[in-house]
Amino acid sequence: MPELPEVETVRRTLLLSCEGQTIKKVIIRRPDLRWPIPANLAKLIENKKIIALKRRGKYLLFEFAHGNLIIHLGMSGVLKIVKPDLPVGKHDHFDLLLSDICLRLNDTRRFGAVLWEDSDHLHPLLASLGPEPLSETFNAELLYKLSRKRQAAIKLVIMDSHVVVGVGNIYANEALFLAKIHPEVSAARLSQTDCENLVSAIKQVLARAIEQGGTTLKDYRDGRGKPGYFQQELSVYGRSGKPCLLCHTELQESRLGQRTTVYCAQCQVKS
DNA sequence: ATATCCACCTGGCGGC
DNA sequence: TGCCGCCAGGTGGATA
Repeated sequence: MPELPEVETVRRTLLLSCEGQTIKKVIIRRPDLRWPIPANLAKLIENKKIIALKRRGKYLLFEFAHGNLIIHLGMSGVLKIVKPDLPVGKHDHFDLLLSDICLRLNDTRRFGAVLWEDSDHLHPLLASLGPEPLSETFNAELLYKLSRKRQAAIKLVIMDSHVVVGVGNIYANEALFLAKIHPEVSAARLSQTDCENLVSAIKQVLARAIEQGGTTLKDYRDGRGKPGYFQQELSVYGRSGKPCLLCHTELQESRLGQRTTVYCAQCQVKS
């Protein structure tokens, strides 16, 4: 479900309720998410204060003085504020009880994760991540340099978290359309101008999606249970067979890395 | 290192 | 109505 704009929206909607608050209780109902929820998590964070709520790629980081609680929402995770006495529903796997509210993680498919990292070293999952797409360190020069040795399709390369974090299937499709680059072009064949356009498109799409509170196709909700609105602005994702918004040619669909890929064969060129 | 394919899991949808 | 196959906002890990 959630790509960077959705995770960032969740973070923003939880911020005021979390920062400076103390964890009163940790409830683990199902520890078997993608990785087991650490059994000693309650001992680690109960009665400890959340200093800040941050984000790295698609990971939410609850910062404590001695380390970070890491939450990844996988494909179907929803983390939202509920009243502490709200009856537990199906797939409600994990709760963080604060003084007045409860942060409840619901994850149908259990591809998400709840992990811990001590403050003295990065969690292995975070250690080799590429730059944040909205930061200065993600720029055309970097993408051009990294792409030289990649024969793979450019769409796969921008979805590779070692290249840049946070770009999932929706926004990869959208950014390539915006940059007018065919998703199947070998990354190594991109020109410097292509890289400039693509980096700019990625930043633009993600920033706009954050403004709209993310994309709700089905079950994405922010920290207060509200859906996003960016789905109304999707140009290609989910529009296979429909006319291109620029040239009215029928949008094409293919598979890349087992992910549905939609593009305009007219507007998005291979070289 | 890079590329490919699989796995994890649940639920919804279309087709027969 | 029921069953079956396919699809879905992710991504680590095994393999060659």
